[in-house]
Amino acid sequence: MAENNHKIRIKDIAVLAGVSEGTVDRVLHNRGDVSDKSREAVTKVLEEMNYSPNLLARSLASKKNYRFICLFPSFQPGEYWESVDKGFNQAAQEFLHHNVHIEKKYFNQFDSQSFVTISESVLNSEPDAVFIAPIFRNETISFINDLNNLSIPYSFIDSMIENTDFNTYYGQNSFQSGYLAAKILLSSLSDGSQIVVIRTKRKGSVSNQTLSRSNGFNRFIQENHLENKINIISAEFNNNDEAGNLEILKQIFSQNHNIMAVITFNSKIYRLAAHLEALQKTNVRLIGYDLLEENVKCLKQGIINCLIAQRPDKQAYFTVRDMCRKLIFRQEINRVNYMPMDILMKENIEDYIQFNENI
Amino acid sequence: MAENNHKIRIKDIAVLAGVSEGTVDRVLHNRGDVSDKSREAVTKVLEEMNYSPNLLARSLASKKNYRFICLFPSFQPGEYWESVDKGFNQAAQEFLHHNVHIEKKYFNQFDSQSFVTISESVLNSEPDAVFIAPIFRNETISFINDLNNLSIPYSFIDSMIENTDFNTYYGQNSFQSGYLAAKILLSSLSDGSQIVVIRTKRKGSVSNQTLSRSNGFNRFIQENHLENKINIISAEFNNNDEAGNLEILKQIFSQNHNIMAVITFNSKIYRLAAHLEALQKTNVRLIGYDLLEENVKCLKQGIINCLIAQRPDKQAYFTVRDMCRKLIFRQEINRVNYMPMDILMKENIEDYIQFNENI
DNA sequence: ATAATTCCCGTGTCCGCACACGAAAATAAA
DNA sequence: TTTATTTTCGTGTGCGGACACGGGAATTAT
Repeated sequence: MAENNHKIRIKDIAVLAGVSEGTVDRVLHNRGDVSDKSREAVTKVLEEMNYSPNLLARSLASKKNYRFICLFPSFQPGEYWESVDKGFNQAAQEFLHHNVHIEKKYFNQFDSQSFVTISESVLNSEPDAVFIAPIFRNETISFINDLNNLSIPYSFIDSMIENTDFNTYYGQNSFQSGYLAAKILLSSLSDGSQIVVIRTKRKGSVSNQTLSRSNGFNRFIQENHLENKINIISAEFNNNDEAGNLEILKQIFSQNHNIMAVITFNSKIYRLAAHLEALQKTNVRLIGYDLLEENVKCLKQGIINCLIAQRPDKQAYFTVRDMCRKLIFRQEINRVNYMPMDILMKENIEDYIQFNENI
Repeated sequence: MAENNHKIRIKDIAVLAGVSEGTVDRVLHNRGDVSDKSREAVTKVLEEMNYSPNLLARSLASKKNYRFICLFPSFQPGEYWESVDKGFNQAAQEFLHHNVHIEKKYFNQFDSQSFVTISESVLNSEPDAVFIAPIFRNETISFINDLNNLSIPYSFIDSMIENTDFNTYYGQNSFQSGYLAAKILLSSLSDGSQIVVIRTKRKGSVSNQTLSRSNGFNRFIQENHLENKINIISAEFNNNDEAGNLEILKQIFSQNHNIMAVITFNSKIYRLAAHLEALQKTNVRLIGYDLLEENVKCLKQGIINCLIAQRPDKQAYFTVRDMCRKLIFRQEINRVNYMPMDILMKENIEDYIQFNENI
């Protein structure tokens, strides 16, 4: 491990291989106009010396500029996508000196047309790479077809579309995160408990994310043969009618008397928390996803017992970093990257958040 | 947020302030040989332009070299400190092009004299900074006194000594991590359960880390008035006599018949796991600390139920990074940094590890 | 054989900054 | 005033590499 690569420069390689610096340069950048003989000689020396170029110097000298466009849902303060936004900002700052310029474009996650419109404008501006949150499957597929035609690389964030030629994917293994939620919730409940599972109707398509989580949750129950020991009560919420939702919950609690836990698979568990408080059912176990500000607040208060997080800011950051690694630094990268499922409770949320803010 | 700092160069600042580039340089590096008038003019322009130097170019041009020495316990493969070592290696690679050279010095964590010997040799080599795992309190205090006299900055890793002039501290809040373990363990146990708490005699001093964890564990029990609901069985292991330890456990299990969980506060829970397997008591809940390879193996097998981790590699990495920020980049840093307490179970260990390896 | 292409590769400039060197200006000592 | 000393400041060179440029050799077309 004790290499001293940093001492070897292009100049030295050129001497050792018996060619000019320009030739070494061409080989390093895999350009065509090098004779096979020269290329071979240089490659050999390169390997013998274990040469690694100084990436700082490289970016400094390069006149090439990169424009990356991020395409993801707009958001209100405190919502999930705000963290993603933050991660992109961080990356923007860090890679600025490598001549990378990051532009963010927001679409309305409840309106596929907004995605189409914006994606077209992205195409016209001919960026060097695009990062996409593929909320709308069909529209995204159409978009990446266009990107392919223009040879513009792209990456997925948050969720992915299989069998496409994406550069990287960063996101949570949704199925597994549902499975995990079940494990956490059910291993601390006694037989005969009742559990309320809430699903929320979303205008337009159903979110794949929440669906997968739900499937994972159910799988755990199957695998552990809990169907007869635990009673699942399913209910459906309406995204825009909190009063109605409260009423639904009220009904459920009046008709069932051994409800020990409530769970929902989207990120807005704090709404449920508020309702349970209104109904004075705060001793019910509550588990949810993602560190929205409101969620964290409830977690600290003890109303929510557990949150499962997925480091959305890192997803964004690494997406950018990996595209730089590919386009600029020509390094190997992992295509599919599942994020850790962080389990946060009242007792470990504080250090977690503080650490994240300091990075 | 739409600054275009990167376009402004020293040259421009010089013109705007009506001084030479050299003068701007002197102001930027806070050197003495600048007249008050010039300094003021440059500072003003600097602020107006919101100038930020190109750190890449700075490191490239700088002839200054930095030697950082890391002083921490030697280790066998798979042990805790291996991760720390890995983090230092990663930092070494990343900051190599900033002219930072990292040397690692290992001492015997069971022999304070080895620490003294090595720390003296460190002093003689006059490094630019030192990172210390302060296993031996008194010896470390003596050492940092010498460092102070030589104006060599130092940082703590893993644990810290209060009221000293360290640059940063990265480590876990041990007390809280014990508290957390109690929460996880006890909230899923029914009244009347018995719990075995193992302490391991260490040659020489008691580890502060494990002591704090134990205190945190007990605090949880107090605060939740569980003294009468849960029965704690304390036992002491011997670090080098696994056969004897097994015997101790055997005794305990033969004398108590409602043992639901076993816990220990050092990182070697896998030993316990092995013993429990030998005793065919695998349905006992088992919770431990740190992602030693053996621990992870048991976690995946389901013998260990939960591990609490603290990202030791990041501790090392950030320790180096922050020293660079201070000495080279002249940036602000946080002094005390508690690591997140990551809760790992069979269901989320896989993604966690894979993600970490890819960073 | 001559012109037109294509392929190969050496040179020079620049990127943004640090730092050594020494000149010039200011001040102090003689 | 002259000389010695200190303070202030401008210039030049180099860090390691990217890329444009263009001259010459090799290949192909005419």
